[in-house]
Formats: sequence, C-alpha cells, structure tokens
Amino acid sequence: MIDKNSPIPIYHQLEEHLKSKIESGAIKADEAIPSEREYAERYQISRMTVRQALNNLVSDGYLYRQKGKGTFVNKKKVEQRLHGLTSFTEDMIERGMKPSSKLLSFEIIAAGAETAHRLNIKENTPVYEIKRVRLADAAPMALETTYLPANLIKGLTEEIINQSLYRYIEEKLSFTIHEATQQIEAAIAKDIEIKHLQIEKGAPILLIHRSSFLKDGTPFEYVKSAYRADRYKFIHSMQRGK
Amino acid sequence: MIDKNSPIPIYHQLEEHLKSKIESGAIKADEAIPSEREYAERYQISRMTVRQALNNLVSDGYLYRQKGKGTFVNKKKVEQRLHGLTSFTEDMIERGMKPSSKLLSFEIIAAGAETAHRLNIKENTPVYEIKRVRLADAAPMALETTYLPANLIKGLTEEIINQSLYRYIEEKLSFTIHEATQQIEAAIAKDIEIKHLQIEKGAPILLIHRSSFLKDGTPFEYVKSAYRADRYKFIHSMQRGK
DNA sequence: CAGTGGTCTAGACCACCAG
DNA sequence: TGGTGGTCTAGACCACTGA
Repeated sequence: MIDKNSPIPIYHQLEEHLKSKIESGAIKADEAIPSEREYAERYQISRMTVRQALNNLVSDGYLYRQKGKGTFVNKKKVEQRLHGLTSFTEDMIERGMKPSSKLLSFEIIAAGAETAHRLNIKENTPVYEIKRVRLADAAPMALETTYLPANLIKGLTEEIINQSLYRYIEEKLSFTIHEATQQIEAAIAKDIEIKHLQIEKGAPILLIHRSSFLKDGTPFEYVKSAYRADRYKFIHSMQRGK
Repeated sequence: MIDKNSPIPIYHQLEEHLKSKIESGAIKADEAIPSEREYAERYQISRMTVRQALNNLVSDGYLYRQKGKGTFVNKKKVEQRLHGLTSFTEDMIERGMKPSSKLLSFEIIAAGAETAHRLNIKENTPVYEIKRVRLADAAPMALETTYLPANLIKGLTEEIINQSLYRYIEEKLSFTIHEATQQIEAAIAKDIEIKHLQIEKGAPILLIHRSSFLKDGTPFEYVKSAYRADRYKFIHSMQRGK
C-alpha cells in the first residue's frame, strides 16, 4: 500500500490511496476515516506525514475535521459544468461540435524570452512546443501553439496530446489545474493563419493568449491561438467585485 | 514579535506578521523573504512551525516557493486581479488610462427583437438607447451602444451617464449588480466604426456584446461595443470547474 | 560548495469530545 | 478517562540552485 522506497512522497501515496477509496465510495459521506495515529501505526510512518496527506485532502474538499472526534468524508462534489477553464476539446464538445486536431509539429525546444517569462522559467529551459490546427466538425477552427515546461509536464507523447492533455495532467500527473488568464484581441490573419485556417486574405481572427496555472500557482501552459472569426465567438461570464 | 505564551498559535502569529508586511509593501513583489531556517532561528521556533505559516500564505496566494532558491512574495492581488465585471470607466482606470466619452445620442426607443430578447422584456417596451464614443486618454477606444429597460433603470439623465451609470444603479437605485455574460469576436471595421474610431478601412475590431444581470437574475443592460484592436486587449481569468 | 525548500521522524503537550 | 485533532519541537536526509 505504502512504499517507503518509492520516489513518490509517502504523503502523496496516502493521499491517492484515500482519494480512490473516497471516490469509489468505499468510505461514504460523513463516515469517519481511521485516526491519524492509526494510519501512522498501520503504515509505520510519522503522524506528521499522515497529517500532510490529510491536510491536502481537507483543502481539496475531500475531508473535513472535527476536533476531538475525528476526520470525516465530505459529500461528493456536485458535478460541475465546465463553464470555466476548459481545453479546446472540452470547449468544442460543449458547443456541440466534434473536435479534432492536425499535428503540425511536436518537439522540445529551448524556451525563448516570452515563453520563459510566461512559464516563470529561465530562458533556454527545455519546453515542449506543440503546433496544431484545431478542427471542429472537421473544418479548421484555430491555429494553436502550446508551450509546456518539459521539467514539469513529463512524459508527453503524441498519443497523449492527441487524446487529452488536460486529462493527462490531472489524472496521470495528479496536478490540479486551477486557473488561467487570457488576453483576447482582434487582428488580421497573417499568411500562416490564412494557409492553415483556409481563410481569405484580410480576414479577421481572434487571438487568444492563455497562461494556465496549477493550484500552487505554478504556470504549466502557455497557449497562443488564432481562431477563425467567422466560426468562433469567445463566450464567458464574470462577476461584480471579483 | 512572536509571543510563545499567547493562546494564538505561533504559526498564526507569524502568518499575520508576514501578511501585514506584504500588504504594506515592506516586502515587494518577487522579493525573497528570509529562509525558513532563518525565521526558525530568529524567533526560536521550529522550522516545521515556520513552514506551517508559510504553507498557509502560499495557499492563500501571498507567497510562492522555488526549490533551492527561496520563498518569494507574489504580486499584489489587485495587480494580478482577474478583471471582474467592470464598467468602461472602471476598466480604463484600472489600465491606467483616463476615460471620457462623447455622447452621440441618448433617447428612449421601442425595444427591437434582439434587445427585447437580451433584456428579457417584450418587444416595443421602452428602453434607453445610449450611443457613445468611448475615449481613453482623449483618443477613441470604442464605439458603444447601451440598452437599458426604461421601466427598471429609472430617471436616467445625460448627467448620470456622463458620470457613472454603474454607480447610479448601485448607489441611487440600490440594485446589486451581480454578473454579466459576454460574447467576444473579431471583425473588420464597418464604415460607422471607421469614422468614429478614426481607423483605416480593413482594420480589425474587437466586438463585445454584454448582457448584465442583477443579483435576482434580472437583466438590466445590453451593451454592444466595438473596440479598436490596436488599442485594446480583453483580459480576464477563469477557473477550472467553475 | 553552502543555502534553499521538500520530505520525514519520533516524540510531546494541549483542548476537545464522548462514554 | 481515553481517544481525537491541533500545535510544536529538534533534529535528519534529499534534490535543487547559484556562485
């Protein structure tokens, strides 16, 4: 269950173990989990290590504590709609279209100044650079370049990015994608966009630059996209005072 | 500074101390704070206790860590602030520009189909229609048409809209502005936009359509704006699962 | 190399809760 | 009273950073 010799931290192993128990329903909502001291004893680890695991699960909303009583499983998170931060794939599905991609290039390069700044890494640090034409219902929708720090998002393959990068990051790498900031502007298509998006010279495009962050604030993605203005509107909502 | 005999936990005292230092600007953004070991030594407390304080500040977004380097102060929340729902006036001020307006027309008309739908009222219901050129630092920034249901937003005058419509709604009418949804797209400027925004034929513009709602869900505003693409980028942030 | 944050230990005392 | 979570200690080794 817990492998002390694993390069994966013990608290993280315990976290994942508990998370799967909770998600599978093996422990029901409002049921107590074993005490911190019992976990420490059972796995022969320090109680502080157990606490580190439980702390993370509490702040992620899986557990809640009660002084003098114990630690309990929270009610299942209501399934939330993806109105917020979504990948291209999720976005198109939400719009009722069928997403696909044509990979133009996929390589590891040295980060340039802009990319390094956006990803909060040093210049010339290795980053994945992924260039794709994004299609919706088999027609070009956007020309997109994604940069990912190679030291953070490890083990990327063409296979993975053809499936779902966000799912890989969340499920396989166990990172929590938290938020993104975007800059959206209008421009006239350049030659490369005219070519890949199959639009006319002088056609308008919607440029979206996105920086995405994990829960701890680490930037993990920088995406530059050019969307066909005749096919894509960016839709979002915002709240007063936030 | 740190009172070990206080009933307030040490980590919490350290947290508050650091928070006030950060908020007062005594430690600037991206500056390193003293190391965990130094705090432990300085206040004669355990490093784990220091870590507990820093962990909380990291998860609250005040600090970020870099392995092998140190712990640093994050940009102020207002600076990194995800632009919430703001008026043009508030938006420009936040961008460090001086907003002004040139009123083109201001009248009560019968709502057309699109406007009626957006404002959830019947067609031909009276609405204010306000057409303005929005200026930033005295240069044209956007051409904007605002529709407001006359039966809801009462007593509008030129005076008021030249000052602050949102403040009037919030303070004088005592409504709570809650949220808005926007559609953002790119287009080529039409003649009327070319004229009022003083841009060239074929220039790109950013079209923003906004529907705004009060806390009870009542739509109170429908705005169609055309921003000069060379002067304006729309910036926002969004969160995963929201 | 010395210094940093990341992880971990094996204890300790406290306040709180239930039987 | 015994068990729980909350706080805290005084160390330890690791990987990573920069000089």
